[in-house]
Amino acid sequence: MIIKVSIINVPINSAFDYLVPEELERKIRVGQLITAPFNTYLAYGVVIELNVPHSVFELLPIRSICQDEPYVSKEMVSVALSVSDHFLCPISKLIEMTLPTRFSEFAEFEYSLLNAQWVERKSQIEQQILLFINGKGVVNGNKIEKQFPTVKTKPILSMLVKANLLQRAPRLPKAVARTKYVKTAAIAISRQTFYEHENDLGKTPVTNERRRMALEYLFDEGIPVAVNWVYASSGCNKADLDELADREYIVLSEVEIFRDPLERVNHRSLGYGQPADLTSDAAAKETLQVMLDSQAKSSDIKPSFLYQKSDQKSSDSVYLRVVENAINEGRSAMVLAPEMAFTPKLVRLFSLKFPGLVGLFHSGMSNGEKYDTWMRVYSGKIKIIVGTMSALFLPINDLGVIILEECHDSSYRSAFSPIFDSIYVAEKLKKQFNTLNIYSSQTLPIELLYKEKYNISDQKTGLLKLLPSLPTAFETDLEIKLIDMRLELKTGNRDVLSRGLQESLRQSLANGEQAILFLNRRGDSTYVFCRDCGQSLRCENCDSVLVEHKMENSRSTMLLCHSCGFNMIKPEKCPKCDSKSIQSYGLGVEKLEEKCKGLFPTARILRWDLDSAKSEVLDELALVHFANHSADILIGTQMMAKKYQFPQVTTIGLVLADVGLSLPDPFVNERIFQLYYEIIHLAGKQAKTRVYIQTFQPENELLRLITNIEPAEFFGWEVQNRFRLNLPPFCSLINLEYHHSDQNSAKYDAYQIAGVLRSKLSAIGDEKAEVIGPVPAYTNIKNPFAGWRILLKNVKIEMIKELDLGQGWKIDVDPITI
DNA sequence: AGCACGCCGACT
DNA sequence: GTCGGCGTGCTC
Repeated sequence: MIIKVSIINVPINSAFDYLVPEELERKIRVGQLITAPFNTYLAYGVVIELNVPHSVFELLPIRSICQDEPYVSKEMVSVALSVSDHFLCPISKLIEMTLPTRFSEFAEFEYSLLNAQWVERKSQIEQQILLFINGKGVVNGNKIEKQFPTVKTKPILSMLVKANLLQRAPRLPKAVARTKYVKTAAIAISRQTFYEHENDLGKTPVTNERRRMALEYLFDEGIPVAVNWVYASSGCNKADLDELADREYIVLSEVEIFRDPLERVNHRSLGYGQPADLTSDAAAKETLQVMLDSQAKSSDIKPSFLYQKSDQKSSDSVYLRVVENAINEGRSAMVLAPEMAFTPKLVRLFSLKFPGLVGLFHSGMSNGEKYDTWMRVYSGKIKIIVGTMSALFLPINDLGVIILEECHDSSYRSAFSPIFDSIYVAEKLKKQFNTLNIYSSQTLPIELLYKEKYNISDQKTGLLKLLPSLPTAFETDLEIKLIDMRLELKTGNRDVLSRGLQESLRQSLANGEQAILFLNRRGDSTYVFCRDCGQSLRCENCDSVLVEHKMENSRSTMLLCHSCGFNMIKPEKCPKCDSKSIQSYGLGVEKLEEKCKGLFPTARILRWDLDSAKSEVLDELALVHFANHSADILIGTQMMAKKYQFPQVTTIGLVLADVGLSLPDPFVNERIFQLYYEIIHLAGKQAKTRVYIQTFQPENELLRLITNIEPAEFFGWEVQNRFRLNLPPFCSLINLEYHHSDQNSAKYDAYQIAGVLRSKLSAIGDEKAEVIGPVPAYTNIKNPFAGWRILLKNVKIEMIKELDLGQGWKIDVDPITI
């Protein structure tokens, strides 16, 4: 039999065919971990297909099957293959994601002496190495390296192998993470025996006393205790315990322990825990009923639900009920959040109702924690997985529900290889396990809403259904003002805070209420605009916004168009109105904090940016701090979006809403709308909240729509934009990005590939397909020409496969940003 | 990733 | 004339 194997820990795109020795043919199954000769060494691989047709190669047989029961289910293998196929990422990388933990990075070799009488005239170091190996019998390559740290041992060893003095054999490295054990000690004698021997425990009185103390302590405990505790409480050491064990006074053993990542989850709650009673929320109640009905029906293709959230508490209740239903049916659930920081509240929500059944999984956990959680999922102990997108490939049995919280978030798509999309994976899982899928958000993605509206079912998303079916009216008492900062300037206020916002802050503080100031940092000072006419500088050819680049070897600043490659030296005057107040606009969080301190010296100000949100703990502390009203003004960047709700907040200021508005990216409108919508909704729903959106371009249509905060209206507008510009959902996109240290060859290679694609497309007469570029990629500020980008519209993925792009190319299928 | 192969410059 | 630098390309 010939099988297809994905070799793991080898960064290659293809899988390899192997023969199965006759004696293994009955045992071989898809998903099994096997070992096979690869190149010059032995490697691990996962079986991804059986009974492969004969290929032209001279095939090698696999060496062994590592375990009979596959680590990876055939369903998971199928999902991994689909993802690899659609997003064109290496199958080995996806298979690795399905495995318990990374297996050791490198192939290892072990060496043994082949010829006992080594030649005397060998150099001294060679003799030393041979002596070392002779002393040990069989030695691991890296042990030899450690023994001779000053020498490069690998070439010497290779030479000795060639000279027939050494034998080299490939050795499989052990998995990095494994079950953790802790050594324990327990008393094994009676008090009586103890008293008989308490004075002859050691040779010296000091030793005797240490051992006596240890025994005393173990008597007190009565049960097996971790040896570390014994050391700590009695001052004894390992030798003492070994001696006592030899005399059979105590019993040493090992206990498997479970590294619980949930230990660190802070169970102080920010108003979470008690789910809302749904009887008062008609929309949520109806939503839940539809979902439960869908869960009950087992056959047919079910839609995935787009859940238009209006209120966090109601949606939590919906999740709880849906998950409960799955658990009752003996199935399990997967609840994902876009970022690690959002997982604690989900853990809290579910572990209150299902203690012991919840497991957390995200990339921030240690290898050991991940390994243990993986094993507990594999063995069926964990029924509810809370985590980020890396949890999608956990070996969960009989999956019943998949929930993606805040499904619009860009973190649901990996930024680096393998680049893929969580919703795509969720759809594939649904196909395999017949799950109920819920994609939930306050601001649902345009593309999904569009497909739902026109009943478009494709490979990417399947069939979608929007719930609640009736759009929820906006209930919060909000007063939103768009502030023209040009007018502020003209009337003499050069401050970053408008008079209206200052007055509102003053009022909130006077009433003992709270305020949030938001500063969008994206595109920090990289774009240039005129303070008088409010216009950003745009490309002469294609009207895209020009982006500022400080050139390394020059004092002048370059403006660069990322759509067509046009560039110019930054002018001194605004080309439109001749004003000299043309500048790149950047305002730091620190600066804003100072400003506020100056204006409101008595207010307690809390800054929340990258520095203060480094760790989960600090992050949570800051929030609790603010929620408890230990601070009056919260200043933050986009990371505070969609966190929690703060009922005492009555003023929200978007300090400079323009930032990021005009980034050269076709998806920027949607991202800004989602972000600002989230920020505005940080306010609770108890008091009237005043929102100030400060801008230099109040006529901007997007800002007007944000001020209206009517998602349906924004949807209509943006769908028209997408149609006009022929963007998703009206076309498919593939973004190719190429990076090379050498500017010229980067450009040359990119142009060459674009040329090949164009001629291929015209050869087959594909009129819908389009090749745009290459243009400089917006990734490297210092050296903007090092990266080049080609955007493909309606080009079939098979065509890219045929190109077989080499190193340096990044392939982004269905990109969400370019 | 790890290794072989192969093409150029430094040294016996 | 040979050793060894690492640039390129292959692994069933």
